[in-house]
Amino acid sequence: MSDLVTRLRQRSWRMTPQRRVIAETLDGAHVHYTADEILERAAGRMPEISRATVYNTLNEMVALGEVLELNLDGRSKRYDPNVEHEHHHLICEGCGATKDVHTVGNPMDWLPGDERHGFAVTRASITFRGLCRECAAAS
Amino acid sequence: MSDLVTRLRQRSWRMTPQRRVIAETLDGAHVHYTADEILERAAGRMPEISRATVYNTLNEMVALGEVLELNLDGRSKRYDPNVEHEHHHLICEGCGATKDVHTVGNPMDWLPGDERHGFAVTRASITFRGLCRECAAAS
DNA sequence: TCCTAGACTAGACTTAGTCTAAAAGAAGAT
DNA sequence: ATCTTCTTTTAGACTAAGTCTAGTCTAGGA
Repeated sequence: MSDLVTRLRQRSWRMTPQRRVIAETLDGAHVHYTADEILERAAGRMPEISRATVYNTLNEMVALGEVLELNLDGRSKRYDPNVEHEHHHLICEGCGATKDVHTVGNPMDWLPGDERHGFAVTRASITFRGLCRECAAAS
Repeated sequence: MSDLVTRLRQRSWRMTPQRRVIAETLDGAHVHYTADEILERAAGRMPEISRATVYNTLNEMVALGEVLELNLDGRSKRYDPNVEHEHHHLICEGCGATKDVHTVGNPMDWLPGDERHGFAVTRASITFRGLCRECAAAS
């Protein structure tokens, strides 16, 4: 599995120091950061990096299809570099903890033809919600 | 199928004129409005209604479980009064058009036990994306 | 080394939504 | 009917997330 920086360079995307720091921050994460969290962490390594660059860079990586933009909570967007393996998300309604999960079968099969309204359907994302062990125990 | 105003009154929720206008606006819609669109339409019938009231009222209806809050595009939230029949959403990536859709089977079955991370999973929402007929033809 | 398209920066701006403090309105007690 | 109390509504200030702008800088090719 190639890392994000490698994938981006293979697409001959201009690799500036700022972009590298952002890509490495994203790729090293085991949780899905918000743009602000990425800015904060990137600024730890490159203090003069600007907010606009972080947003521009993230949006470009999303447009290239190398990073996924997640809208899990309706507040800030989160970014997920793991586009290689399709996965979905499981969120705790108590504490907001988020896990990547895999479904059995292909979600596209769950939508019958007569429910497609003539659309060419290309992808499906599923958000499962519930309570994690800690929050369930606390309630 | 009872309408939203009736359901809310059955729960002995204080039905003020403002709340009635908001509930009726929501319930009469065949698309999912944003809070701002609801404010705009409610203000057509009751010009002095305030933005805070619209937000407060929508949030309370969501807390009561009588209205669903949707996060389909990552910009503004949309509100869906149709909580009686479980459904999911299909969105055109070209023009943003949104359709309610129904899946075959129960999405909860697609998440095996060993992918649940100890969570008590209670619900699943699926967002299908693709291109509507018009946008597919235009591209 | 020089040039230039593309990238970066600070900070103003926009959008969506929340908060606050005061005024208005409804419900029960007398 | 009037008083008291609790809830709801209001205008507008405030916050958070993200975009835009105009000027500066730089990566990478000639």
